[in-house]
Amino acid sequence: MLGLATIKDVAQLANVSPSTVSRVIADSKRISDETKERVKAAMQQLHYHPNLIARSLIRRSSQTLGLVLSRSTDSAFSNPFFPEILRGISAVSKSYHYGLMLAAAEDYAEEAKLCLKMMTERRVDGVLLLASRVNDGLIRELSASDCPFVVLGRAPESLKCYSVNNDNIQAAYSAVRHLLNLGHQRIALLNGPADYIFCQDRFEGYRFAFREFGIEHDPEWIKSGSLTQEDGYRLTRELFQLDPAPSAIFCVDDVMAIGAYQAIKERGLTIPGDIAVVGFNDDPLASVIEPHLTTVRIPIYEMGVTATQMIIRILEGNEPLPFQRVLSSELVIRQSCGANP
Amino acid sequence: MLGLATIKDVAQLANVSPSTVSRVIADSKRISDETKERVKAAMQQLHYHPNLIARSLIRRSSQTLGLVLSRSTDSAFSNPFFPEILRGISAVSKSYHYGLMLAAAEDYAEEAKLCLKMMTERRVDGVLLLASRVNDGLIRELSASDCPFVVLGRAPESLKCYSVNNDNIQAAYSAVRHLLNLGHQRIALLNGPADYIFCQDRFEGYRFAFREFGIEHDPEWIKSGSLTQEDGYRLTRELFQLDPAPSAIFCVDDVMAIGAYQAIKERGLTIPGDIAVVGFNDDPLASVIEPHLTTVRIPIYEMGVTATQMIIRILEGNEPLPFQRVLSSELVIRQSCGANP
DNA sequence: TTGTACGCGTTATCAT
DNA sequence: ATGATAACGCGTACAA
Repeated sequence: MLGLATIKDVAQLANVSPSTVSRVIADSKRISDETKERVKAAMQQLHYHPNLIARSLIRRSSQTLGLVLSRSTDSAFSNPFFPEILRGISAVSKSYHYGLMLAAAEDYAEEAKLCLKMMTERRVDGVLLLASRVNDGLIRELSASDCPFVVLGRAPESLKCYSVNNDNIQAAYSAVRHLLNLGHQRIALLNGPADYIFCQDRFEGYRFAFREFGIEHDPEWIKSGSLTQEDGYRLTRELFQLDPAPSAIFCVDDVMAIGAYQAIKERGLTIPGDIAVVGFNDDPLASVIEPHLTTVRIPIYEMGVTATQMIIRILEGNEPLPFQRVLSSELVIRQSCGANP
Repeated sequence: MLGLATIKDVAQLANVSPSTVSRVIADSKRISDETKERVKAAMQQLHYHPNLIARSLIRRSSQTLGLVLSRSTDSAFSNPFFPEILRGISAVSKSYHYGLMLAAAEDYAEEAKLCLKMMTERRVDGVLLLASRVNDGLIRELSASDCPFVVLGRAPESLKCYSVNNDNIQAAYSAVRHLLNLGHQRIALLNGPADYIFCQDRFEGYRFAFREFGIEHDPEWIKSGSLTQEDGYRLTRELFQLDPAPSAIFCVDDVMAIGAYQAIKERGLTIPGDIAVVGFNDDPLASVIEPHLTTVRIPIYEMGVTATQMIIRILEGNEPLPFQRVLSSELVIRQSCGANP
């Protein structure tokens, strides 16, 4: 029932040579309409489908993209980032008739290995790299090889490599400016691990906003921990030790904001009455918790789309491309911020 | 820099024939240790890696698994199901040296097409199907073909096909029994769309628990809607029209439970004091909302592992296999249920 | 123990 | 407009 028919079977049935069938497949102009029809009929009758393996062999291209990601519960593999970015990648690769191979690295050291492995084994023509951590070694290793790749996330600018990212600096700036405009001055930052590039960037946006408003920020307001609810809770409690305590908290991740909510409510304070909170990522949680969280929405789907278009253009190798693409995020204003009393 | 070396290059450098190199790769016993070393050295020197495309062609096997899923926000592609099941699939396929190709269907009609396409194009040896809806057509179509496949989710028993599922009936039974044991009798069910197999099953578990306790349940207590917060809210409000209103609510999905929480709090009632709630899936949300939601945890990772082992065993085609594997879920008791006053 | 020759299914080149 | 032939890189029966 399955198409085990080869190009030869079709040729035989249609009384032509295999090369003629091949030309029909390629829709060559130099085939008479008559034989073209005959061949097509034979293909239908035999349920013929080209063997992509054989085609890849001679074309020296698998028409397949690799997608490499790191297992681990943090952003790369986790909610809601991954399914959404995958939708974008999948949509574009399908429309360009590329296959998509997945490889999940157990740890960060394995990422480059997997890329290179897929390439050298000729399973893929190029690779999409889901990288959230600073990992110059990885990117340098890839750059030194002939593996075409695009990083989803920000790559160090020193290494000229293709990347697609959202505007973390600008988005964090907007979020903090939003708070400053509401009259807040003592704005705390709940930051994540320093080896995440996006954490560095969001911190940068925070500082930038203060600079622009000509206000100093107290280093005591900057707390850093893991991107978990627990640490959001813990760090917020630490903030309450300060006198005066911050009137607003900007969290680099919604999950941390949840922890902050917890600590704030526990202390008997209200949001946004007593304290304002802004998150980042627009996690589904953000519109569920009370009060609904003001946060930053990242164009995740579009990032997947853009990165995939990018790697395909590189592979088809015509036009020169800009190395870095940065997509705009959007501040989603909900109920967690009020004017500073 | 990338291994463009072929088996011939290695052969030449090692002063042997290509077939000898091939035997070294296969670790054949009939090669002298001496030449084996020489060949290996040559491979290293040239950074040789076998071309899997060529190997696939002659072996008539791509050593690749297909993973087909439906786009759509519901369970298949969404959180937290997908990343977790992918972890399991990925771990096993890697350990067996299988590649993993992804194909995302735009709609349910496309699922079978994508499976068949990957197969007939010889890109994959078999397929893992992430199916949540009742879709006999799909499965019948696949069964009629020669495409080896395993369904993740429950396939109709009439169609003898391989599947891995969790014990939805048993798990729902446990959840409802938990409520009955706490003295609740008026237990409502917030069900999802009837064309989801898991909804049918969880309903079945609900009925089973009542039957076992020898208690009748009022059809009025059974509400059905989409698996959204909104419908959880709406249906719970409908329940409040009843007199007497239910003292407990079992939701087939945590997201619906969130909506139920909303409606309950809005009415000025407390959980679990006035009304008990049980969810399903152990969504991250479940341990965030207040009070923490008692729910059912599904062994998602293990389902991915099991399904992948299954398809590989089918492909390697030795031992006969049971068609259906059912994995046990676990009731996670938190704070949302109390004794019926 | 090792080499020779062929085939996997396709496309591309060169004829006709 | 179409056919014959070679080649892609590898595995394997058969021969030596």
